[in-house]
Amino acid sequence: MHGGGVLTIGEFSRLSHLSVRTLRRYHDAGLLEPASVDDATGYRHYGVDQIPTAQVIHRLRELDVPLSDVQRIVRSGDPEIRATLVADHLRRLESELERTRGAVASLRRLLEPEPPPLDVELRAVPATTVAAVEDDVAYDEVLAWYAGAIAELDAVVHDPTGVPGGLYDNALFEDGRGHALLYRPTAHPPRSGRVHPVTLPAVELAVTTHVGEHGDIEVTYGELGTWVVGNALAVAGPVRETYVVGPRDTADPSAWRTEIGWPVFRVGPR
Amino acid sequence: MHGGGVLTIGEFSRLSHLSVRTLRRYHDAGLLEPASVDDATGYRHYGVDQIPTAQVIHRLRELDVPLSDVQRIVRSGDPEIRATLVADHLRRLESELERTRGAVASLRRLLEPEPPPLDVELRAVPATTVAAVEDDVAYDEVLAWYAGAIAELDAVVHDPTGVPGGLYDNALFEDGRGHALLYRPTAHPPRSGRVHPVTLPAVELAVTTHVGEHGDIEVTYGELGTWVVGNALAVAGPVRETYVVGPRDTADPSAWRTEIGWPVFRVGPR
DNA sequence: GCTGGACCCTCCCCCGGGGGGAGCGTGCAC
DNA sequence: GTGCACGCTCCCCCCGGGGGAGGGTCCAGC
Repeated sequence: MHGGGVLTIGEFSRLSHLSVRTLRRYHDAGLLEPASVDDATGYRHYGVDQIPTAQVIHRLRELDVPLSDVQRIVRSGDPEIRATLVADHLRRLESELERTRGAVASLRRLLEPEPPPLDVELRAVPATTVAAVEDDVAYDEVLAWYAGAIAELDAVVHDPTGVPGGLYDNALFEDGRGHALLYRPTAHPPRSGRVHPVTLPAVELAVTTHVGEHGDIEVTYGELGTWVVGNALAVAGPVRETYVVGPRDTADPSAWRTEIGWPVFRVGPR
Repeated sequence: MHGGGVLTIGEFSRLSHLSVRTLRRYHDAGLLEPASVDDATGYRHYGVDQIPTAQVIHRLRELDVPLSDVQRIVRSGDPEIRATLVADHLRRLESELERTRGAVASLRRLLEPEPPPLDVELRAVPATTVAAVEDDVAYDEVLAWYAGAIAELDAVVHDPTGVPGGLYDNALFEDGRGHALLYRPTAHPPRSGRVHPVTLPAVELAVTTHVGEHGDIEVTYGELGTWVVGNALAVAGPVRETYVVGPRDTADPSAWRTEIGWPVFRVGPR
């Protein structure tokens, strides 16, 4: 140690609380390069001034930020850009927390011993032309996407003839990515920005109403699924949701009502 | 479909919102066995009554419960045992959330442009005999372990001569598992349950005080590490923390004071 | 100067919880 | 009878490391 604070990997490990293995991996990944590497022996040498960087990396990894994103953050010297990138990840954590809350609520309902009976209605829906926003989205981006889409719809649809609704491709749930469409019925669907007219096909829907938070809506999906199969029907096409009463109407989640409609067709016994 | 709701893997996938791939994997793992498998073709067939189970699994996986634990939960028919196992995992989620909060706080401090100067004192500490509880613990169990240990110490140490403190092996931070010791100084260390007398060796400590929540204590660790190296010292042995003012004393986190001491020895220039 | 032990190196395989895709067999509707 | 959606297995890939083998290096004590 030349007094100036040159450290072996072991010393640096003790001071940064990162394992030796992990430090080597970060070197390989180009994430945290040692201040110098001995050509002859391959020994890595770190500088004391790298401890803060190591700590930032450590904290980001504790927040499950992928190494590639960590790299972008620590590479960007500009504190502004840094702050933005970090803020992005904190937002991602927020939405993940939201998802976790939903899963917990849903789990509680699932584990309740006596599920209340489910009202399901079979309803023929004619083809309708509506104002819509549609995109290919990832499952965990849906909430953010929804917020943007509904705002855009609200801005350009001035004479809605019904509550908003959405169509969600099955792949969205099964593969974590798929097509999503949010619409608002109106007599004269405008075309503006992402909003454009779409004609929803006529379908026969098995419809039920989910009451309460969206977090545990999957439970209702499951119950509806059981009903559908139990009544000798099969699923055809994307799920439809209709936001009869939602957060836009009242802050009380227990009053929210979401209609879930699954397009079905009758199957004969096999 | 014999009217009774026998489903192919694809149908079951649509109804359960689990991907076909994932269903096959759950079969292989013995987690969700199809109701029947065709010997000739290998086709899996699921029953409608398996949808609720699939949903429970789905929710648990969203909470990052490992498949092996999910298996234990869904296998245990007894709702009581189920509820207990699930509650355990919810507690784990809680503590993870705590850790996340800590990392966020720590990150904010790290990204602040101007770190306040650090007061470090070099202090020779004589050997002391104290009442202690010690264990090998995992890094993410430390909080829970601490709670139990401090309660046990409080229960049997009636005449403490100082505030509590802890010794934490470096491996705990670097490898995620290591030795932890919580102590309370007293004239006559009792022996009761996990509490027993321990003689802490004499060391020279580089000591600084961390003010505020424990969540961002790693930042102070890093600053202390930099100081240690910058002063031509090297680290020897487990970190010592002394809980001068903590949650047991006041509910206001900004008043908490934790002394961090790192055993050091002087190294000559290399 | 030698030796032992702590420390360092690279390399390969392992984990969980899937995804992508190849290559091939099946069931059903037209 | 034929197309094609759906089913099957098998293998390799992803991330962020951990375990351990096999071997080189540094340094203190003798």
